Amino acid sequence: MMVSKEALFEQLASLIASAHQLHYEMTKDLPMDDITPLQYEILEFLSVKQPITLSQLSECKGISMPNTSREIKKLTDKGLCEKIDDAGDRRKQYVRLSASGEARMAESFTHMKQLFLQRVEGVQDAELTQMSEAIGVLRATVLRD
Amino acid sequence: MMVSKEALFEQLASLIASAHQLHYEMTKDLPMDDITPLQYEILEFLSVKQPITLSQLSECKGISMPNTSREIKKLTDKGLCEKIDDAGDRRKQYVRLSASGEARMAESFTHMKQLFLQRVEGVQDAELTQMSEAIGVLRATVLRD
DNA sequence: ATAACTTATTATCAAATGATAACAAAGAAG
DNA sequence: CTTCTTTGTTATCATTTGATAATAAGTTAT
Repeated sequence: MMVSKEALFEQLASLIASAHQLHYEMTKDLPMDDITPLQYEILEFLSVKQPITLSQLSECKGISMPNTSREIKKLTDKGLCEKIDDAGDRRKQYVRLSASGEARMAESFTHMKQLFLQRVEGVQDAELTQMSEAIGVLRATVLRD
Repeated sequence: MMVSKEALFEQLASLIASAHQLHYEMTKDLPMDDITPLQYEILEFLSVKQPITLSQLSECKGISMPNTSREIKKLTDKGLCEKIDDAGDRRKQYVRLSASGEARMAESFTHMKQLFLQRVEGVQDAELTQMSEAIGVLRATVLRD
């Protein structure tokens, strides 16, 4: 089979839309009492890329430095993340989830996993393997970091 | 190969994160002069699911009806989308992109496609085919609508 | 018919987020 | 040493977004 890059882009755009929708559906019922949507986004980002400096976080998420600083301060005040001084460069501060931040995100992921398990209930092993391999392929190609 | 559903969930979570990041990187340089982030999100959604009633849009995107109505009004005023009365039920109004809304989104997708093409420059046909099949598998399984 | 429900609108207020300026401390470069 | 750059903070204001109440018109059920 021959695949044009144009057609592949259409597929990818569609995949991204579906992934976004799935994420929305898996997270919409989460508590979220104590934190704002942006703060949750930051926590989710930290749970994937950690530790990270404030500048890097600002750059990766497209949030200005002053606003990044403000939000991280709020999250730190809430005990959900913590700052670590860089040993070599005393200007830099790394941010990571605190123990309770990790716990908090673990809850989120558990909730999402429940919904995921419902969705793949009764799916055969062969198909699961196929899905796993498909994700592997994508992460190795377009979605590599 | 045997894949546990737990492991597959981890992979999926990682895929969603990567897809989100890729989408961010492909869209961050877009003009966005005339519309707000939320309005862009709505336009992107419409370009995938169209036409749709205000209620459905409200439900799908998790935006309250009053706020959905307000944002659609703004987009309509800007000439980017239009409402169509439902023939059967005179309460309902369908929303779809206008011609200039379609044009606007076509520009966005063209920009994204440029970045995508850079990313897959020099990738072999065999690998493109593999990617295409992988996306097909995912859309047929977890990411089906 | 009328009561209950659905769909959409307008108005209003509160909260979250974005943008900018001014500042300070540390490091890098000349 | 002093100049320039990087990293982060605080303060402030504007804009965007969320939440709620009140309303109106159309549909459905009783």
